[in-house]
Amino acid sequence: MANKDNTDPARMEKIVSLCKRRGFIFQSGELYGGLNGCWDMGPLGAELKNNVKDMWWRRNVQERDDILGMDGSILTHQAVLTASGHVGGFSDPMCDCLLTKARLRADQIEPQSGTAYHFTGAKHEESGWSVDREYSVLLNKPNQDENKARKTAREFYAQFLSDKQISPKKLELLGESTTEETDVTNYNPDNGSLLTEPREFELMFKTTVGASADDNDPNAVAYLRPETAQSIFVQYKNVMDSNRIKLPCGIAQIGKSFRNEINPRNFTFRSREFEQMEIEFFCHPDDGMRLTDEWLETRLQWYEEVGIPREKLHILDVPDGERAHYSKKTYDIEYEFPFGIQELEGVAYRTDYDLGKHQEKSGKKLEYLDEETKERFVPHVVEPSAGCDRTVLALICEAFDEENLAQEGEKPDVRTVLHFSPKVAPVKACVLPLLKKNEEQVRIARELQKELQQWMVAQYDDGGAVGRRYRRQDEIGTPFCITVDFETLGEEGEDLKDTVTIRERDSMEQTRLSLTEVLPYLLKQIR
RNA sequence: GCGGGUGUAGCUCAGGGGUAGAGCGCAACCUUGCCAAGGUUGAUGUCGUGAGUUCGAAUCUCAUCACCCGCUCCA
Repeated sequence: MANKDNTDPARMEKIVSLCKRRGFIFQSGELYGGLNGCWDMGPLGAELKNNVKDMWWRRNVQERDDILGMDGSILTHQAVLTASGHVGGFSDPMCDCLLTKARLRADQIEPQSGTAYHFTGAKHEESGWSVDREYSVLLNKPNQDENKARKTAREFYAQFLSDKQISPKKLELLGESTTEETDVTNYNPDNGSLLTEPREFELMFKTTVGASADDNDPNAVAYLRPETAQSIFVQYKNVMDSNRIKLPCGIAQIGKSFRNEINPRNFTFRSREFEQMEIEFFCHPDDGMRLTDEWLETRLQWYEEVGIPREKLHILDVPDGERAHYSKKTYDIEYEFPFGIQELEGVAYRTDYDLGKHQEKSGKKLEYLDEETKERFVPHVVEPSAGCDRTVLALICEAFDEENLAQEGEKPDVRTVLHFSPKVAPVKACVLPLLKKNEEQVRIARELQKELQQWMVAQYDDGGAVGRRYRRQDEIGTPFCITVDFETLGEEGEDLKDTVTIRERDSMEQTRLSLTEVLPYLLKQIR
């Protein structure tokens, strides 16, 4: 593993390029120029992602008695998201600086006091162009200087004159007045420039339901869910009522969520459409903090199992003030991506905030009765919420490697290899006849592939030299290559008849197995 | 959203107002008894998209889309 150097600035580009070249991940709508923040899984990406989801579902749902699965709709009743606070509450109003175009969160602007200089417009002396628009500059005590305000105003008006050559100095301000302002938040603290009115930014995708639906009918408005969690909370009672299950217990869901991210970045890391793997684990209020810690550990073990070493995972104990308002405790599980340490999963203790809100807004009781203690309460919830696409990206980044196999003094021989765990690798095995011209080898190889395909993704390849075929499989992370050779045919003695070599991707070492042992050998390693 | 950069074959990139290029990859055949880069032949491009300038635009101009870097944002 020669080049796991995360500091290589070209590393991410190589990964993106490999993903496209070998069919892991394509840009959505590429044929038409691409759709910002959306990505398609190619054949290998789809396998890899399915394997990740399968590992998660098996460990968290099928192998546990205390968690049930569900699969909620993506289109979401707007009342659900009003109750949860997603409608209205979370789209922060933003202001733009009229001068620098900087975007500021309206609620984070420090209130200021000072003298406001108001301008009604400006005219260019030479060309006669005029800009009829009001503008103001606020200067606080130590900086109060009329000329400074004029200078800022000239810069502002100069933006609207089509000829960029025009110096702002030749602008004539049409009218001025001043007022004293106290504790105002509509000026940019950095330069005193007036800001735009605060504007709501809709971070959810809105749509309408019904054949003749129109935007003005509030009943027709629906949203693409911004998280899978809400459908779990909303169905909590139905799930509990239809299953004999007691607290502490959870509901798990894998599915797509949608957020109109202002700025999608870093390949698939921040996308507008993404898949989540979420558990809402319900419990007595006394157990919330303890279970949060337990879930953190459970989840860390899962990441290790799918192939991310513990030392590449960072735990961020999100401090007071940075957590979501409803959360009493949040751990972020982060991974060292080539572009920085970034979040894979949040394990959040959400208290009874969600069920409490839905109980309040729907008017339906969402309490739990403990039969033993006769205690009645709204369950608290611990939420391990994992990003599926982020996990897939982390697995690819972690697996990607360029090894130099050349001895000292030789020309470099670079082997590109994806060191996926056999559990998540998109292709588990490839069967190769040593010589494609040998009909018997081809027949046996094809038969073996057919047998393996009943259980796993297994390819067949007879193109070119066998070494090249091994390298091709390395590049897509196939952990095992099985070669049918002359020994298999019995040409090297009866002992070796019906045996094949199995070549392990990471060590490149080969061992010999009888044909009947191949399937059980592989099955043991891929689950 | 702002600023900077990039966009030419599947990938990496060169070129440049007048016939579209290389390496790798891919396909076919030959060769090949176990770790790429052997031989022969071949296919593939709206030069990101749209307008403008021009006799002529892949090349110049503008707009737009996408990606990358920095800032901003991330319930």
